[in-house]
Amino acid sequence: MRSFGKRIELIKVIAHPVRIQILEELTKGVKCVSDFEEFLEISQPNISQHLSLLRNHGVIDFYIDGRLRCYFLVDPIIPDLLELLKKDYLESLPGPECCPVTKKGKYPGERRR
Amino acid sequence: MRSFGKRIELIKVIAHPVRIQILEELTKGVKCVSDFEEFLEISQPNISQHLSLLRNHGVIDFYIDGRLRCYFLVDPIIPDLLELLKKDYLESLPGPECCPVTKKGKYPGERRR
DNA sequence: TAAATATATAATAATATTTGAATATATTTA
DNA sequence: TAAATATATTCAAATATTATTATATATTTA
Repeated sequence: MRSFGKRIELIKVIAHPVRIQILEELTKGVKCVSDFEEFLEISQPNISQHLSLLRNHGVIDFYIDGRLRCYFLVDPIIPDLLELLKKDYLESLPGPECCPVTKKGKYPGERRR
Repeated sequence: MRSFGKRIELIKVIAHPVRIQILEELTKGVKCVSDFEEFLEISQPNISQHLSLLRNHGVIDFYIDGRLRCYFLVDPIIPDLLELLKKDYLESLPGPECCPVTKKGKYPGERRR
């Protein structure tokens, strides 16, 4: 299990459009680097760099198949996180009750937004 | 509703230890800036900067109470996200089935990790 | 109305992230 | 074994994020 601090680091690593795309693909199954080259519009070295970053943070792993590297998901938080990113939220959270709500919020006068 | 791209931006904004602490506190209720000063070990201007960033991304909002600014959560994804960050995951995801699993994975020879 | 309080803004410096270009490595095929 | 293929590594440049310092603004209190 990751510590809370490591979890924060983890989502920081994940919060990048290319890396999210990579992870989305990996939820569907194993992929090697040249598979990613087909739909990611970035250079091969850049793909490798993103994969290394994810690897170094224990998000993904790979096995070697001839000259291919076959990547797959390892961290079980990923599917949940991706699902959350797609979840529908129709409403904002309910606003706070009226005054005084903060510790120091004892001032007279109107509360304004 | 945020677009998927905006959601990625959102988690990027949230993925910072101070901002996570701020959001954790706000799930418990409204807080003004000087409330945050009590437990965040950073300068007041820096707190304001983090609050502005969250505000600019629609994560939080505030109302004005005298000379206080009372901040509160707006984006409903936040409680879910914070819960996810604390969730226990005991196992890694199951590894992939054996060879050949990638589109190009038709090479002979042993598969190695 | 002057001083005090609560908070924000702006400018800058320090640091981290991201990409691009060139090159290296390992494996397979001819 | 040389060439081709698949991928990684390294370094530098470009860009973005973060924290620091100084200062500004709005409101309240004396």
